[in-house]
Amino acid sequence: MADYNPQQLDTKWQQRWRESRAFEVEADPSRPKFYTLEMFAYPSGHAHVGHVRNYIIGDVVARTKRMRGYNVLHPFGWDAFGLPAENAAIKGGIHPETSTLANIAHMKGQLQRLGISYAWEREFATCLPEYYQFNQWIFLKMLERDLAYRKRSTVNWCPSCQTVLANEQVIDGACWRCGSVVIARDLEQWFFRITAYADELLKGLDTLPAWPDKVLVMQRNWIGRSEGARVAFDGIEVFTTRIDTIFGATFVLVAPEHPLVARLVAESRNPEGLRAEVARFTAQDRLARQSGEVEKEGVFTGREVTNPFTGQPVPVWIANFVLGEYGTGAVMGVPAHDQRDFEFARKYKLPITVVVRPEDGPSPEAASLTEAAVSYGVLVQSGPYDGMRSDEAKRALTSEVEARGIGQGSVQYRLKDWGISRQRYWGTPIPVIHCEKDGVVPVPYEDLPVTLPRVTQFTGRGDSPLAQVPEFVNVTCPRCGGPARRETDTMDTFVDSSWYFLRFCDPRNDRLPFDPAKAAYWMPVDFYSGGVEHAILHLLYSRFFTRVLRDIGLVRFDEPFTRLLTQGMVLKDGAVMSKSKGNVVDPDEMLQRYGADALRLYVMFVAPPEKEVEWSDTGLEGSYRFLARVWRLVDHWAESVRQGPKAAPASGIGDAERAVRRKTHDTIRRATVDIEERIHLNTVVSALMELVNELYAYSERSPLGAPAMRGSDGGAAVPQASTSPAARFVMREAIDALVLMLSPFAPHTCEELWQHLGHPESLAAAGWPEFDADLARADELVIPVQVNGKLRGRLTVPADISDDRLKDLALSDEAVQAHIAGKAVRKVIVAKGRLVSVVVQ
RNA sequence: GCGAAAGUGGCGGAACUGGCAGACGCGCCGGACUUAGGAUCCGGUAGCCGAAAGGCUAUGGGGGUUCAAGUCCCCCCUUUCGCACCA
Repeated sequence: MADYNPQQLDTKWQQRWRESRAFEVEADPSRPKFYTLEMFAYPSGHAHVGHVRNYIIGDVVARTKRMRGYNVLHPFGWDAFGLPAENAAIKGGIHPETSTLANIAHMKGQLQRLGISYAWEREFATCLPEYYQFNQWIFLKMLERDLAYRKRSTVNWCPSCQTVLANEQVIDGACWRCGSVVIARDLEQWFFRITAYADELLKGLDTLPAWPDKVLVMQRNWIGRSEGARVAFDGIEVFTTRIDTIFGATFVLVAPEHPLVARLVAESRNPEGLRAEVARFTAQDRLARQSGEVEKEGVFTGREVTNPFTGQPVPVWIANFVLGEYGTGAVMGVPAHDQRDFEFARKYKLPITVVVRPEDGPSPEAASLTEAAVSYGVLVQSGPYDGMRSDEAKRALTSEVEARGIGQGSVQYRLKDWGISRQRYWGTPIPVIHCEKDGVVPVPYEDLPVTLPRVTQFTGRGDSPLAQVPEFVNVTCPRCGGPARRETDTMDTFVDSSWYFLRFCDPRNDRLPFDPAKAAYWMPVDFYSGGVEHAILHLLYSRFFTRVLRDIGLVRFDEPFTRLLTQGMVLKDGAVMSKSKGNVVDPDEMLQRYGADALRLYVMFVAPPEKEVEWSDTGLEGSYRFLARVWRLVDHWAESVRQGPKAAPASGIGDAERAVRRKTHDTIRRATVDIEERIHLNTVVSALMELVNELYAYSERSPLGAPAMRGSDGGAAVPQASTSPAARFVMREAIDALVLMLSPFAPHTCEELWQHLGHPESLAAAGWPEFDADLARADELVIPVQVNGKLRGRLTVPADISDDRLKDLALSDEAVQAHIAGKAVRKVIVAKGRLVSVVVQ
C-alpha cells in the first residue's frame, strides 16, 4: 500500500459517504434510536478550531453509536438571524441574506472537509421562511393561550441615531456607533410568559441527572425561587422573606418605578423636588447596570403608614435600590436584620429596633450594632411572638396575616417574563396587525408566513427598519377590512433556537413545525453538546418551549435534552480565539498540513471535552505521527492477517499471543466505557496508543519484525509466509479491533485501512468490537506489598491465588522480610487482587 | 459579597467504587539505521541522596480519619466561571 496520504483519503471517503447517503436516516420504530446534537451555529463566516471541537465530540459519539447498532440522528443547521449580519449591512452595504447564505456555504464546506457525519439532507437555516413561519405559528398559539402578551417596557435609545440599541451595543452607557449617551425609552413590547412555568422549570431540573451540576445550579439561581409573604402596610403591599422580623419594621421603601409613586409625589408637600429626585434615581438605575456600585439613596415622601403588628406609624421613602419589577416593588425596612436597611437607616437616622436575638445569647443593643444581624434566632420585642424561633414565627405570622386579611404567604421568582420584541430587521416578523378599530389582531394562520421584505437600504437610523417599508406596514385588518398597520418589530433570535432540535425530526414539513409522530420517535435529544455560554438562556428557553409545545399537544415529554455536555474552549496564546485578537486557528490550514483525521484525533486527545485547552501545533503533529504509525502497522500485517484463520487455532497460542489478546480485550472494555458512559474521549485515544505500542513490541519479536522503516529505500521486503497461524489470528483480532475503535476519531484513515484488511463492508456496518471478559483477565498478577503503608515489594502470583497463600508469600518475601525482621506483625490486610498491607509493631 | 468548579513532572493530562501517583502524548536526552536526516525504530526522563542496590520527599498549604488518602472530613490560600442590592 502507498504511504500515508491523508488529504487524498479525506476527499475519497467524503465523496463515498455523500454518494451512499451514509448518514441519512429515517424514523424506524423497529430500531433503537439515538439523537445526538451539537448546538447549531451562528454563520459568522469562518469556523475556527474552537467551534470545530464541539462538532468532533458529537461526531465521535454519533459514529460510535452507529457502530453499536443505533439508528442515529445527527443533524446540523444554522442559527442564521441576528445582529452581526445587520450591522455588517449597515457598515458594508451587503444585504444580510446575501452575507448569511455565503457564510453558511463556506462553513458547511469546512465541516464537510472535517468529515463530520451529519445528515445534511436535514439541514436548514432559521432565516428562511420555511423555518421562521413556524416561529410565527408557535407565536400565534402562544397568543391564543395568553402566553404571549404586550406591555410597555424600557429599551435603550440613542437620541442621535434615532434608534433602539441592543444591550451589547451600549458601551459604558453610550452608543457604540456615535458615542451619544443612551437614554431609556418606553415602548410597547411583546413578552412570553415563561414565569407561568417557573415552578415546573425549577422542579424539572431534578429530573436531569446527566446535566452538569454547574448548569443545574445556574438555572436554579436564575429562576430564583424564594418563599415569603405579602403584607399590606395600609395601602402599600410589601414582599418579605423575613416576616419573623416584622415587629422591627420601622419604615417602608418603594421603588422609583412603583405605580404609587406618582400619587405619593403629587400629594407631597414638595412635588417638584420629589419628582426630580425620582427622575434622578430612574436614570441612575440604568447606568448602575454597567458601572456596578451605586450609593444607596432615598427620599422621604412625607407619608406614613401603619405597621400592622406594632400599630406604630412608619415613614414611606422612595429608595433607589428597591427593584420595581421584583415582588411588589415595595419592601419593609428592618434595619436591625437586613444589611441594606441597616445602611439606609444609619444614613437617614431612622430608628433601629432589634427583634431577633441569637438562640444562645442576649439580644444585641441596637445602638452598638455595626452591621445587621441577619441570622435566624429567637424573637424578642415582638408582642405575643416573643420567645418563638424564627422558623416557627414565619409560619405563625403568615397565618395571622392571612386570618386578618392583610396578606398571604407568597412565592416569588427572580425569573422575569421573556421580552422578545426587537426593533431590528434581521429576525422573524411578529405576526400581528394593529387596527385602530379592532386593536391587536393576529395574522390568520392561512396568511403565514409573514415574509421579511427585501429592504435594500440599511442606514441604522430610525425606528424598526421594517417601519420604513410602506408595502409591508400598510395592510387591511383581517377582522374589519379597514386600514391597519403591521407590527414592525421582529423576534429575539433566541426564539429560533428554542425549538430547532424538534424541527430536525421533520425538517421539510410545510403544515406543522414537525410531525408529532416523528418527534415522538427521535426525541428527546440523547446527547447534546455546546458551550457553557448557553447554560442559562438557550437551555432554559428550550425547556420552556418544550413544555408549551407539550401543552399544545405536539410532544409528550417535558425535557428536551437528556444528557448535556458543556465543552471547553480552545485557547490560543492564553486567550479565547477571536477575529479581533487575530489568534484564530483555521481548521483548513491544519487539514492541508495533516489531514482531517490528525486534527480530529488531536482535539479529542488533548484534554477531556469539558476542559478548556491551549492549542498546540506540536501536539497536532504527534497525532499525525500516531496515525502514520497505525498505518504502517496495519500495512505491515495486512497480508498475513488477510490470510490468517478467523477462529482461534487449537495450538500455537503462547504467552505472547495471550498477552496480545488480553491487551486487545482490555482496550475494548476501556474504550467502550470511556466513550459511552464517561465521555472521556482523551483516555480512549491513549488506550488505543497503548495497544499500538504493544502491537509494535509483539511485532518486533515476531518473524515479521517491526514495521519497516519507510525511507527513501521503501523498507525491506517482508516474509509474510513465515508468520504462524496463531500470530496471524491474534494480530487479526487486535488490528481489526484497533481500526474499528479508532474509526470514530479518524474515520477516513480507518475506512481505508478496513478495506485494505479485506473487509468489503463499511465501518458502520462492521459494528463495534465485542468484549470478552475471559480473554481480558490476566492469569498472573503483580501484587504490591506495603509495610506500614510504604511499598516494599512486589509479588508475581497466579490470578486465582487464595488470600491466605498470598499473605504467606508476602510475609516470606525477601524485600518484605528486610523490613519486618525482628518486629511483631500486628495485622496483615489483603485487598483482593490488589495489594497486601503489613502492619508491624 | 453569594454560588459553583478546579489546583498533580518542563508542558497537556492519567489514576473506574480509598489500594503500586505520574498511564498516554508533547518536549528533552541517548542509541540504532543512515551520505545525511527535523523521517523511522528502540530506550531513558518527578525531585533529592547514592557508583549501584536502594532510600527519602512529593498531587496548592495546614490539620484529621484509615493498615492505606490525589481521592473522604475540617480550616486556609490561589485561579477560573456564574449571579451580582431579588428584601
